[in-house]
Amino acid sequence: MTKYEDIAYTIRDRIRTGIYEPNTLLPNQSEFVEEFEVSRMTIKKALNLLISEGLINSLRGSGTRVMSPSLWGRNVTTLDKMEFDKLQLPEDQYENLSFELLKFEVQFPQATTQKQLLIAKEQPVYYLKRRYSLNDQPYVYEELYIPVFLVPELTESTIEHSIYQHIANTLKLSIGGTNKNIYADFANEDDHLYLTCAENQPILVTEQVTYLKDGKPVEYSICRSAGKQRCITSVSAKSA
Amino acid sequence: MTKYEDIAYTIRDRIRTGIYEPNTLLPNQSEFVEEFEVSRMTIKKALNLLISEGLINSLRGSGTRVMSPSLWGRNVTTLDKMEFDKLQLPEDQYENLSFELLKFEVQFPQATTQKQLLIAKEQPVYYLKRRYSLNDQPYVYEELYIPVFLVPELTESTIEHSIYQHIANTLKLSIGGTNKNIYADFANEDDHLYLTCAENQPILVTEQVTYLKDGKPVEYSICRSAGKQRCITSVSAKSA
DNA sequence: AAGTGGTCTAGACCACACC
DNA sequence: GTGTGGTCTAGACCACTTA
Repeated sequence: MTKYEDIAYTIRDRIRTGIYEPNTLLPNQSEFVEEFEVSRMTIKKALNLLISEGLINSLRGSGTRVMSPSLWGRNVTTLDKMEFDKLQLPEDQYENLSFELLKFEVQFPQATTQKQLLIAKEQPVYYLKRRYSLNDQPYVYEELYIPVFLVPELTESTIEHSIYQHIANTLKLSIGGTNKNIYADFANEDDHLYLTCAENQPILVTEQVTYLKDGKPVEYSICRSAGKQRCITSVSAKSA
Repeated sequence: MTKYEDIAYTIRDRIRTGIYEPNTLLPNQSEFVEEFEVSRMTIKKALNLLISEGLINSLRGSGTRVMSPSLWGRNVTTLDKMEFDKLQLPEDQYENLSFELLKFEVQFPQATTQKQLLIAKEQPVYYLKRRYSLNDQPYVYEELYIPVFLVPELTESTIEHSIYQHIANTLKLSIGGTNKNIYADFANEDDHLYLTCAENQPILVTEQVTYLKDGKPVEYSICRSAGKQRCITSVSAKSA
C-alpha cells in the first residue's frame, strides 16, 4: 500500500460511514497535509482516486465536496472482490451468492478467442462454464477462456476459491484493466437451460477481456443474465 | 490546455497514426522530459491519461508499451463529441448520422426524475425525445430531462446544434462526469414505433445521469436501442 | 482580498525487470 | 548492476470562487 492509497482508504471510509456527509465540504488540502503529514501532491493523488470513483468532486476556488450517494460508483478496490465486478452486486449480497462449475476443459482456442486473448491457435486455453445463483435463483452464467501458459496450475479447487486471488498471490501477477462490450440479445438454448427464463426473454450480455499489468490478456469471458435482474453500473469522472 | 494534456494529445496522435506501433516500447520518461522540456511528473501525468484510455501500459522496471489496438478504449476527449458518447459509434460513422426531435416540452419532474436530478418537484425540467438514425435506419431513441434553472435558454436550434457545446461555451459550465446504468428490456410500444423493431426484440437500455464539475446533475437520459445494433464499450485501467 | 484547488518543478529514493 | 517506472517532497505560481 502506498501512502496515497492509505489516505484514500481512510477518507473513503469516513465518507461511507457518514463522518463526512453528502454535500458538505471536506477539510481543505492543507488541513489534510497536516493531519496525514505528507506533501500536498500526495493528498491530491488520494483525492483523485476518490474523484474517479464518483465519491467526491472538487472545484478550484471552491473546495472539495462529498457527492450525493446516488452518484457514487461501486468501489471494486481489492483484488479478491474483482471476481464480483462482473456480477455487479452490492457488497451486502455476496453472502447470498452461490455458484456451480458446469464445465472445466482444455481446448485449442476458436478464432474469436484467439483474437480476444491475442494468442495463436496452437496455444491451449482453459474453458469453463459456471453459473451464479442469488438466493438460489439463477442470476448469471459465464463462459470463460484463460490461456494455459499464463495460469499453468488451474484446478477445480482454485476456481472455487478465487481465480483472481490465485493469479495475484500464487502467480504474483496483477490485473492491469478490463475492456467490456455490452449488448442485448435474444435468449438462446443455454439461457433457457441455465437461467430458466422464458422464451424470447431479453438477455444482457457482457463480453470482457481482462489483461495483466504487462498488457497480456489473461481472461476472455462472456456473461449472460436475464432481463432486468442484473444492471451494469459504470461511473466516469474527470479526476484531472 | 495544460502542459500534460498537450503532451498526452501529441503522444496519443503518434500512437493513432502508427508512429509508435502496438507492442513496441515508447521512449522512456527521461527522453520525453528532454523532448518536451518539462519535469518528469508532468510526463507521468500525460502517460497516466493514456493508460486510463487503454492506449498504453507501463511496467516498473520494464518500460512503457503501446497496447494492442483491440484493447484501446474509444476516446471521447472533446466536449462536443460527448454528445456521441451515448451512441457509442466509431468516429468515422458520425457523418452518416441524422436525428429528429420528436418532442420538446417543459414539465414538472416525476419522482424518478426528481431523484436522479436531485431537484424538488416544483423545479421545472425540459423534456425532450429524439431519435438518431444511422444511414437512415433507426438507431437509438432517447428521452432527456434537463433542469430549466441550470440551462435557462434551451431552444430547438440549440438542441439541433449541440446541447453540450451550449453548456460549455454559452453557459461556461463544464461536465464533471457521468453515472450509467445498463440493462436489457422487452420492446415496448415506443420501441416498436421509433425503432421499427419486431415484437419481443431485446432492447438495450442506458439510463445516464450527467453532472457538472460542481456535482449538480444537469441531464437525466434514457437511451433505447434494438438488439445488437448498438454495443456499449467500457474500458477501465489502473493508471496509478 | 483571501482562500481554495490545479499545475508544475527539480530533485530524491525506492521497487522492479532484465541482463 | 543498470535502467526502468512509481512515489514522494517542499516549495512555487496560477486560476478560480466567494465575500
